Amino acid sequence: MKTCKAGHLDSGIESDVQCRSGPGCVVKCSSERMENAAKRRLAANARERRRMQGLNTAFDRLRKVVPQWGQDKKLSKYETLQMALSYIMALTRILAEAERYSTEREWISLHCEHFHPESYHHYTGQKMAMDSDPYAQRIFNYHPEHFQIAN
DNA sequence: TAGGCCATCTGGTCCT
DNA sequence: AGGACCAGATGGCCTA
Repeated sequence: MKTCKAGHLDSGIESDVQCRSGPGCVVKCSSERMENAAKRRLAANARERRRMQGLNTAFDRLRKVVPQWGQDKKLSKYETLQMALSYIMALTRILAEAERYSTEREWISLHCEHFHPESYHHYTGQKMAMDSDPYAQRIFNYHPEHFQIAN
């Protein structure tokens, strides 16, 4: 295919200069330009789709490591981020406390005092699946007010 | 049927 | 110039 050598159509500014490709160039070049623009748009759409798919993959990976407390419905993106934030904060506090109490025994006995499984509910208000979820068992051996949905 | 969530398209902006 | 990122618009699907 013949290309417009003058480049005046691609610049976005119309010019009176006659294109060397001949009198039919204006039509040919402009349709070619539209074709290129359409191709670029399609390519950009595909890239955007891939980018969003990558983002969704990352969300799925995050969902797997964040506690869901027996919820059958998967967390929305917003809920996933909120839960991840709360989860990280809870773990951070646990680590900070573990550092504060010199021995593991001392730390464990501190948290066992507060552990009442019946009183633990996840943030939607439903009862947690403590029996089935090992994460729940481990993390919620922790004072309940330390793990709340961030707002 | 309304509302929530999501995927996709699109145009704008920033960065390399 | 082209790619990455972002936000708004739109339409589809699902659920209460």
